Amino acid sequence: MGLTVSAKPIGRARHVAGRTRTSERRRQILSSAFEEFAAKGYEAARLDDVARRAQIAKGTIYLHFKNKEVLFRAVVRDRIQSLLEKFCARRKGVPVSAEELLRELLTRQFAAMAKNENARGILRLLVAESGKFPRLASVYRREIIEPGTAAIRSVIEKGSAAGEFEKRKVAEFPQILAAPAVLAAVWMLVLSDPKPFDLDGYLDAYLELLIAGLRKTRAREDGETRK
Amino acid sequence: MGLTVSAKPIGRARHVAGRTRTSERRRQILSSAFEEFAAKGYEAARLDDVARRAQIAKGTIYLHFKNKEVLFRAVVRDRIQSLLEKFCARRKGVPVSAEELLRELLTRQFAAMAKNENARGILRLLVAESGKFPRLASVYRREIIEPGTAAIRSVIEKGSAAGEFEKRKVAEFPQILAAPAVLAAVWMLVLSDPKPFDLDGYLDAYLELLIAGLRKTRAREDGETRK
Amino acid sequence: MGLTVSAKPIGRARHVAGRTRTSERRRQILSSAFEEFAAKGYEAARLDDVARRAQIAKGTIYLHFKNKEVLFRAVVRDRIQSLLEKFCARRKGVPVSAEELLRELLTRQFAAMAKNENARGILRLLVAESGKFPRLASVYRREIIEPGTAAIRSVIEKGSAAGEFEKRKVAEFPQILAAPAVLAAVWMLVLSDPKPFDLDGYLDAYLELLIAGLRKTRAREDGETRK
Amino acid sequence: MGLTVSAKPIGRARHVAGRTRTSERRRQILSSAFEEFAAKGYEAARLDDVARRAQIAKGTIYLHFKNKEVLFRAVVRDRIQSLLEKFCARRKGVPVSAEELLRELLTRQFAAMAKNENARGILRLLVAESGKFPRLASVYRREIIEPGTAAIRSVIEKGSAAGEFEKRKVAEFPQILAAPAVLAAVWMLVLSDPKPFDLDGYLDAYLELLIAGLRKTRAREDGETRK
DNA sequence: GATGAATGAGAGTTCATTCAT
DNA sequence: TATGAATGAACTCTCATTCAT
Repeated sequence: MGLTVSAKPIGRARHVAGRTRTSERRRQILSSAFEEFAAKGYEAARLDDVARRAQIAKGTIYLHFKNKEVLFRAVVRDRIQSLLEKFCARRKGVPVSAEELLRELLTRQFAAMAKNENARGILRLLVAESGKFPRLASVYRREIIEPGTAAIRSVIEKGSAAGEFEKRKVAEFPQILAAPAVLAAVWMLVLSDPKPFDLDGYLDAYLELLIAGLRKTRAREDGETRK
Repeated sequence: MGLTVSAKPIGRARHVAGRTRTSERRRQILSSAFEEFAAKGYEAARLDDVARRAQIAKGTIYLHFKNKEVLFRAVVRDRIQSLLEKFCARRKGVPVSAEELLRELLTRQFAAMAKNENARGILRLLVAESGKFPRLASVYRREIIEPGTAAIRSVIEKGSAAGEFEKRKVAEFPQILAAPAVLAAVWMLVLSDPKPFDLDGYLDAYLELLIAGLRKTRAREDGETRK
Repeated sequence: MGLTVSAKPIGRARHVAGRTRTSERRRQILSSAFEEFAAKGYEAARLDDVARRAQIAKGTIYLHFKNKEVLFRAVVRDRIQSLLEKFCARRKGVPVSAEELLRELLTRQFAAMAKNENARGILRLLVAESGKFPRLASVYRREIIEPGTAAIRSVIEKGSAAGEFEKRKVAEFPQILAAPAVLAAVWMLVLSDPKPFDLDGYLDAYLELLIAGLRKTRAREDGETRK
Repeated sequence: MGLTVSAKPIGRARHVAGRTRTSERRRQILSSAFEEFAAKGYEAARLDDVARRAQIAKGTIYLHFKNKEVLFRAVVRDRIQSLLEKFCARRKGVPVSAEELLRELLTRQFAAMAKNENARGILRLLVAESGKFPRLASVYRREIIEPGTAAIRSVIEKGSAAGEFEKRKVAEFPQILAAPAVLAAVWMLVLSDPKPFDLDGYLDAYLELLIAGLRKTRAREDGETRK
């Protein structure tokens, strides 16, 4: 999982041979476009504004992207790519307990998801535009969600195997553990808060609850599953 | 069902000559408009399509709503209203344990949020358009989120007071308990799945984990809070 | 010239037999319509506003007038009619000098034209809409301008014949004598003045100049026409 | 021609790269728009027709003018500007009698007003639309009427001072002398004549009358003002 | 006759896209 | 490559006209 990922960029760069001159313009446009799309959504975003933000002429966009839709897709793919890099950054270090691993993983995912404006922008675009662009969601799922979920599952399983965690049904729905991060992101997206909310306290409270729910208790426990 | 809420409708209905004649058209338009807006977003939705869906002429919309923006706001308010009614439906019954209460509350919220297409539509609109319509988010927060969060908090506190639950920091962030519902809703919104995902199993797994995390253990517990 | 005119109303009244009940509604509409048309012009006037002003339902207008254009024509004809009555009101009295007659005639025309809001409204409509409704101008010319011009001419000729006035070329362009009245009307129409302007002083100054120009001088005058 | 006026154009031209490139389109639009507005009035004029007349696409208009209203205002201002130039064209030449000056001035104003289709178009627009655009009338008054009136007054006063003209009250209402020009313009505007009317004869007759009314008679004259 | 909700053609305006420079 | 003026399809909104009540 150690991601060589960045080696296969989704957006194909052009003129790979020699200088990647164009790529600069391209990135400039992608970046401006992301800001516009993230702020206003696909339909409401104006290519005029993208161009102005990128300090280029409107026509120039068309030298790099066939049309608005292609630009949009490229923007989302590009951002998913960069999110992926954040997400999968690997700690190198001594092996530790499953609990430790889980804390670390979720903290990292939380940072990548809730504390990262980019990620929130992507989330907004996916929620808003997945009706019109279903394939982007597939990319997102394949590149982000599934690896992320798999990582969580593997830690849970490791904990169970080591007798550190109870065997619980969450193992089959590992995305549940990422729910608070998503909630936080949505919350910040929707509720442009005056008092933005204490993300660290929130995470801390969540982890406390989660670990308590997972950790194997010494004493016999019978039937916390009702019925 | 105990809701007095329906007594103060946000969109003022006009009671013409006894019966609420106009309101019928109004509801018809609101309903068609919701479907269009939820499917395409504010900008991409076409009033032409709204009219066609409602089987009326385009101009008729303007007899009931000043313009697209006003229609949009009315749509969201109307839906928040109806969501509210779902959310606050009250079980009348014998008092039960905090655990029982919590299960019931979260199950209800889960049903209202994740299993309800309306609610997902509202969520999509809020995420997509909160930039352009910040006041709608305020309504949503006031009408839905805050009551919902308060309800969760009160159950947690009741459980703590009764010695049924551990004292945990989640009490300060009760929205965490609703996170899996939101995640499920977002999931379904974004990932228009071929195999849609087992909502009941998901909820069950979550509740198992949650209750385990909250329930007071008989045996001595020392420091599940790390550090 | 003593006008039997009002006996042949241009706008045909309906249900002449028995009660002229409808005519009341008709007049009500004509009156409201005139105000709207005069204030905003044909295109910009809204039948909605006409109806509101007349305190009737919009559809009712169509019971009395086939459509907007017909209503407009009826309005202008109606007003020309009433202007005509003002214009042609006859002084009964002892015969007087041509100068006296001329003063009186022009004073009356001035009052009818410049001091009368109705007349200004008609003028505005004629100027604004004569492109679209050329026939109205013909009515106006036939009913108002030609009689008015003829009256002026006849007084000038009477004065010349009586040796009271010089023989002047104005006799061939009698409308020149009405020019100051028209100018005053246009002035008031266009320049919605803070200090509205002294109409009586204006008329007085004009008549002084005019009479001086027409009156036969005792001394021999040769060739005030240059060259 | 003595006009510095053209040095401060009201509509700001954009001097792009040396020559005034854009201005050409702008003038083209202004000109087509004037014809449409003058023929049909503000409301009835269609931007489609303006575009067609200018042989451009409808959207192009919006590259030069924010909207219809702004275009309209620009059109009127532009035309007032050009009228002004006509109006104020200065004869350079030997000093002559007041009578001569007055003839010349009024002849010029007559030509600018009555014989000039532009001027008639402006007049029509002012009369028709001054209700909706009161500020345009102010511009017209300031730029055209007041200078024109002042010019007439100054000639009258010069004639009085030189003993050439009687002292008359018209000196206080100099616009009276311009009335025949306005009447002629209105006449042509409203009465789209088959036999258009002999403008030169008309002017001639007017000047004859006017000069006779102003000129000092040798013999004693007492009290041509009655009463 | 009177009403006013409903209609839909047609207007102003926007903006993704093109293309001569 | 880069530009930005030009395009025109498509949108929102208006309002004269109709018609069931």
